[in-house]
Amino acid sequence: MYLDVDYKDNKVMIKDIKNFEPQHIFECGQCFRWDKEEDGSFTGIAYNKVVNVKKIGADVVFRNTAKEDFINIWTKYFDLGTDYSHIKDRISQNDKVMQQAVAFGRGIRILKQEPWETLISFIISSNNNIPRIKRSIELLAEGYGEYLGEFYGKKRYGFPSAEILSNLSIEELKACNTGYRASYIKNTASMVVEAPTALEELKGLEIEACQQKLLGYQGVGPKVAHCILFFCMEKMEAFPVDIWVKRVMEHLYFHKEIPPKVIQQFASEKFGEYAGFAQQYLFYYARESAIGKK
DNA sequence: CCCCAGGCAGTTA
DNA sequence: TAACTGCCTGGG
Repeated sequence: MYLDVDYKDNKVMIKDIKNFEPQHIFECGQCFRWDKEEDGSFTGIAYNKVVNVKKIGADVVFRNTAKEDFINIWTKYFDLGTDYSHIKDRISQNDKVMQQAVAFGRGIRILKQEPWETLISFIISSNNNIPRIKRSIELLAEGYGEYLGEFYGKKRYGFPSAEILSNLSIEELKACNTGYRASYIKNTASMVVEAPTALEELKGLEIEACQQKLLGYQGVGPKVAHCILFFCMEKMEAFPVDIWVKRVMEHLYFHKEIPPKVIQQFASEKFGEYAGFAQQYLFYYARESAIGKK
């Protein structure tokens, strides 16, 4: 993928970028630490760094970052080496439903997120809604994450380490609005502290083995495991079936109720190595247009 | 007031 | 292994 990148002082611009719409990327449900600013840009935190993204015409500007970090961190994080036109063509071949979903979320990119933060974030996501998930994670970061300075008039904090979370009491975790998931967070944090490299090493496993390991962390079931596989373990064939994807696929493909496992099997056969991308376009399309919502 | 939200763990049969 | 049930909590 050729990119026309221009590095300036603490600012990076990519000219005439394809398949990159901040709104789609940050509001398609994959991430919880990106927020819209009043000027329409988005500020996010990853790798204990604060970065701001704004689309200006056909160009995209990354602020608060310079060449070194951009090359070492953000190029991969924003998946800039992947050809999304190719992916979209493949999954929407002979599929009118997917053509619509892809047109709707045309600027989606799957962020390559950090395993530890993703693990905890998606444990928090279970039986929860997005504003509450974001609020919980924010409270954890404000209370126990590294202070990263002020940006856009707001104090910013990194995501707290496994060591720190494992040492919190259940009460302290519950004070971050995590509810009954507090014990899952504490247990999982302790497991990660016990075997610090185990989580990162899961990337090297095949998807089934990787999933089995993830299910070993408390609070991780089939759906959460697939989110983790897709968002930070580079298993792009993963296909999380949540309530929205279940609804939209029943509504648009099956026209009747179907068990999640059957939906997953169907998606795996239909979309193969790109199943996760298909899921993300469908999820965003379904949520934003409330498709299948009774 | 009830219902639901990007499910999971624990218990039964 | 499938079916059930309880669960923090805030908004509709």
